[in-house]
Order: sequence, then C-alpha cells, then structure tokens
Amino acid sequence: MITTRDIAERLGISVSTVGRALADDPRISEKTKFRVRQAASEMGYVGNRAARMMRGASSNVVALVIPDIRNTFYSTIAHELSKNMEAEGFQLMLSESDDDRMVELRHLRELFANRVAGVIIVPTARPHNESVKLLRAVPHLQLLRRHPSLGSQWFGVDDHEALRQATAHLVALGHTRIAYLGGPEELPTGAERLRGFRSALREGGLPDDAGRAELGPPSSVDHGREAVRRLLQEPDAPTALVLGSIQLTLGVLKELSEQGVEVPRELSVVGFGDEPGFSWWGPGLTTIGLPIQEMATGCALWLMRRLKTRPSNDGPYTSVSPGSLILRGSTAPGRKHRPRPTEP
Amino acid sequence: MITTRDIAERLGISVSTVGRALADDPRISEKTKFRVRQAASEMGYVGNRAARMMRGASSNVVALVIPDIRNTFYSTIAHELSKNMEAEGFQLMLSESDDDRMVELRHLRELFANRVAGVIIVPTARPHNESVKLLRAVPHLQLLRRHPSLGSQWFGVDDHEALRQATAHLVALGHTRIAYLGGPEELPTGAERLRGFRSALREGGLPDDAGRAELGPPSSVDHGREAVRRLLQEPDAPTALVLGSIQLTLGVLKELSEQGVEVPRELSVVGFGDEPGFSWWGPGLTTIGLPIQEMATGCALWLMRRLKTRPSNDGPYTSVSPGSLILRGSTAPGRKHRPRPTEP
DNA sequence: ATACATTATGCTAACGTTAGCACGAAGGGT
DNA sequence: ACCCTTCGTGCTAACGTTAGCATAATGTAT
Repeated sequence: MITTRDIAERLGISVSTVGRALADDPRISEKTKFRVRQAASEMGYVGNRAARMMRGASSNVVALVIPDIRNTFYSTIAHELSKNMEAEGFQLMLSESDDDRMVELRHLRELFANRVAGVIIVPTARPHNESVKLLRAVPHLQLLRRHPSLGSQWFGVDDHEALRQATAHLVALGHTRIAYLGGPEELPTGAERLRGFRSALREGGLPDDAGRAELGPPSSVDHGREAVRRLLQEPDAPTALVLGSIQLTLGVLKELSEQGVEVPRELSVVGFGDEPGFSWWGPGLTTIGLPIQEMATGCALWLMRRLKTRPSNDGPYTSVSPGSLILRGSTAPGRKHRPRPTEP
Repeated sequence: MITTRDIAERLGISVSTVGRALADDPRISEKTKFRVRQAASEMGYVGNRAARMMRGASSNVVALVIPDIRNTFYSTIAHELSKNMEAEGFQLMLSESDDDRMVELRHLRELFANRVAGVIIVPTARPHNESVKLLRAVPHLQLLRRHPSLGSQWFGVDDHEALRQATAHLVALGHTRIAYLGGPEELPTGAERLRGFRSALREGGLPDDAGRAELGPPSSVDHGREAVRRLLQEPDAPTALVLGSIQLTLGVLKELSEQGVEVPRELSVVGFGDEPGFSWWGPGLTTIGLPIQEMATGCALWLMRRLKTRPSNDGPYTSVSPGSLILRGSTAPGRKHRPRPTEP
C-alpha cells in the first residue's frame, strides 16, 4: 500500500508537505500541490483512515443493527440510510442480530472495536447489559423498537394507533370475533400493537372474549402459516383477522391461498405493512401502510446532523410516524358465524 | 475511550503486559492475566482495531457493493454473507451503487480508505477505470454480473441457460409470438439472458421475427409496467412473455393485475426469480427459480477461506449455478393470435 | 545592508497497539 | 559460589497521519 512517505520520497519532499498538499492546505504552493496530487494519483495513493483516526479524527462509518435484512421493512431502511449517508461521505456497516441478544452483543463489540461513529439499532427484546454500556459511548438511535435502557433517542411508528385503526375498521364492519396475530409481547412493538388491538375492541364496546391474540416469535413466516391453520380449524373460529408483522402477513396470505379460503366472505383480513404482492393477493389486501421510508430518511438526517455538530446536544428525542389504513378488498361486513366454504 | 495505557496505569504495570495479557500470551502469569481482564472489563475497555491495523493487522471488514438492497436478490445475498461472516468474526460494509459507476467509484474509494479486507461486488455495466485499479489491491469477487476487467473470480447463475429453459417452455407450448423484457444488453447478465432467449427460439425452429426483445434500465419496476402496457396495445401483440429480472416481473404482475388481463388465457407469462407473492399471483406465476441463497453462501465461504490463508492463491475461479423452472399456472398452450378479453 | 514580514517547507511528537529485544528474579545443576 | 535456563515483565520502536513549532527562502521597507 502506498503511503504519504512513498510520495514524499519520490518527489524529494517531506511527508508533512505531502500531507498538507493532499489536505489542500493554503500554506502549500500551487505548484507543489499539483506535483503531489499528480504523483498520488499515478501511484494509486489512498489515504489510510485508520491512521487518521489515531490522530483523533472520527470514523465515517455508521452501523445499522437490525434483526434481518430480508425483511422489507429493514431493507427499505438500509436503503434510505445508505443513500442519505453516501451524500455526506459516510459508509454503512450492516449487522444482523437475528433477534438474538448474544449475536447483537457480538456485533456491537466488533462495531466498537472498529470505532463506528454512530449506531442505528432495532434492538432485541432485552439487550445485554454490555450492549447497553457499549452504546452509551456513541451517538445512537433506536428505530421502530424502543428499549428504555438505550436512551430516549428514538424514531418509530405509532404501533398502538396503527393496530387500533386496523382493528377499529373490523369492529365498524360488525365483526365480533376478531383474532390478532402478532409478535411477542416482550418486544416493545409487540406490546404496543397488542394494546392497540385491545383498545379498539374496548372502544367498540365489544366484550372481553371478542378478541383473541396469538403471539409468537418475531418475524416468523412459518408461525403465521401455522397459526392461521390452527385458527380456522377451531369450532368457533374468528370471522376476522388482524396481523401484527410483515412476516406474519406473508405467511398468512400464503396459507390462505393454499387452503383456498375465500376472503373476505369466509374471513376478513387486515395485513401489516405493504408489499408489492399485497395488492394482487386475492381480492387485494387491506393493510396498514407505514411510512418506513420517511422514517428512515428522518433517522439518517438526524444522525448526520448529530455527527457533524460536535457538541453533545442529546436532548431526549422522539419522532413518531402515524400509519394509515390502505383499503382494498380483503374485509367485508361481519356475520355471527364464519360461513362454510362454498361447494365447488 | 479507555486504552491499554489506562489499564496499565491503574494496575501499576506496563502497557506491554496489558497487551499481552489481553492477547492471552503464555508468557504472562495467570494471576496478572486475571487482574488485567478484570480491570479491562470493569473499565469497559474495547480494543482499537485502527491501532491494531497500523501494526500490520488486516481489517475484519468485507464490503458488499450492490445496486440496491431492496431487491430481494441482493438482500438475500447480504443476509447469507452477513450470517456466514459473523461466525468468522467479520463485519459487513454495505454500499449501494444504484447502478451508477460514479457512485460505485465513490463507494470504493471510501471502502479502500477504510482498508476493507475484501470486496464482493455486483459491478455496474462498465466500472470506472479507477474502480478497477482499486479492486486489484484486495481479494475481490464478482457476483452475478461479471466484467472482464475485474478479474476472473466470479460467482453467478447460468443466465443463458435460465432464459433458454424459460423460453423453451413457451416454445414447447406452441407459442410463436414471444416477447422478452429484460435489462440492458450492456450488462453482462442482460446480454446472457437475451442470448438464452434467442437460443431457445432458434432451437425451437421459430423464425427470426417470432421473438422480440424489449430492453430497458436495470431493476426498474416502472419500466416493467410501462413496457407490458405498450406490448398489449399493439395490433399483433405477443401471446407469451418472458421476464429477465425480478423488478421487471414485479412491475409486470402489478400491471397485468390492474388491467385485468386473463393469464394464461390471453397471455402466458414466465417470471424471473421467486418472491413470496409470485405463488399467489393470479393463477400462480411460472417462473425461473435461482439458487441465490446457495450462491451467496458459496461466495461467503470462498472469501472467508481466501482471507484466512495469506498466500495469494488467486487462480481463476468461476462457479455457475443452474436455475430451475418452477411450473405454476401462468402458462398455457399458444394460439395463433392473442384472444380478446372475455366480456364481463 | 539590516530588520522584518511573509511564504513555503521540514522536523518532531503523538495517537493505541504490538513485536523484538533486554532485563531482573528465581531455580536447578555443577 | 558459579553458570544456565526459565519465567515474568518492561522498554522501545514502528505502523501512517497530522498539528505545532521551527526553519529556510523570499520579498519589502527602512
């Protein structure tokens, strides 16, 4: 690897001069600058940020810690962050926690060994104590999920309101047996969504046993399939279903398609998130659209500004984006009992 | 930030001893090691890889340069890489080129300033000269797309064979007016897929004007929608359509759904890649499945091994994975002319 | 010519870590 | 007592870069 020293020796000048010429220091003559730049380019010189960091410069790397990049929520976020950060000269380090706090911790250890400038994290349900300690050392921002121990910098969506709205829509249609399929309650988002579901039932004046919640592992397509299969076999099966995660929705749609369940005649469904396939699934999936893109952009801008202004202006910050119900064809007025499938 | 020096001062020993204790050097007594580890843990010491790199250690960061993480091809790849690399203690740097060679170059410059240990890249159509020079400095691997200037280390799928198979399926069904929608020919994958399409027509004994190809920008959902809209309005519209990218497929499916085109009665369609929504679209999309996951794993393992064994064992390496046609319901025997839509 | 700015460049130290060499202390054999 | 080995530790230099201070070279006013 070429260093400033190599350039200096070739030109018969000192390393300081080379360094200053490359940094466009006004004290260096234009002639020298030109010669240095020329040589640097010819020799394929690339500055060593590791060395620069040793002299106190901060890194230009921001880490994104998420459960799984294959989830379109997270890939959208990664994309928006990457795009916004590239413009500011920052690079993105991607770490997948797989919703496992030990994996999360291992990643954070590596990230801090690499001295990342900042971290954007969708934390696991209960981050490890050491993870919390590590994060305290750099500007960081929680995304979607929020854990109190990680501080109050948080960007998220209004999970409670999103599920309240979705459920209220079904209640308004007259459904009285509504099931909710969601992530685990120990996840802050899971708890909020469940609360939203319950709130809507209560506000709709439905009895306690009108709603039932099936909670499972986060982000599991298979759990969605399995849960909906189980639900439909029950004697007093629900007439409507609300979903609490993208992955669950994907699983449920697949299962309903395969079983040939007639939606919305047999079952009304409200999905979570919006994917390309949701619009052409069956009668079109009524679903909760979330402004993920805007949120990610906001996130990126916040962190960029935070990293550029040295002073620690870390007041508590929280930004909540509302979701909005996208009405398509998968919901219909409720009946007392779920109708039998039509005979072919 | 805590350094080995801080630990040394606190314990009244030298930095060398601290360094060696943390590295588990056999020359250090167990008692001292214990004290050092204790202190390091208490003080929240995190080793500084930048400093270590200055002493010749290589970085533990591998870069992934792709067009757009939102494409499920690439997010699957990122996931597999990340998973495999985490096990070996490597971190993943994510860079999106947006299929723009200048963006690609800017990313590569930053990546090399950060001294990434290796690069896995889905190159743009014609990478910048400087990009080529930069890449030569580290172990790198081309993925899916292959540009001769970037060396012969390449993992990809058999694009030619994939499209040959898909098209042959339509030819076998008796279609004689088949359209292909794909990425630009200047992209190596685009050219190969187009060749595969043409090969199948030739092998099927069809005349030259039996097939027509519409090439557009890479990874454009909108181009897919627009192109299929245009195609269907033509007087002598094709009776079958083969797609040459995931994004195009997504666009086409959306457009066909919205226009209410009856598939496969009015039009037979073979998609590219496999997404959750493809199975429940219309009659189920017959599509070309590609072993992306296996390929990404192979990629990760190759690079990990390459990075662990110092000697430059860079013989030319190429691994080609075959695709396989997934038969669902979107193709039917061809007719002379495209039937009119049924009246409601 | 001398003194004084001004301009362009060089020297040195420092960042945190590690590897090589050196050193002191202890123990065993003569 | 001596030498020799072994063990545990410390000192120093080096990695590539940059900031502070020093110095050399030029120009300008006296």
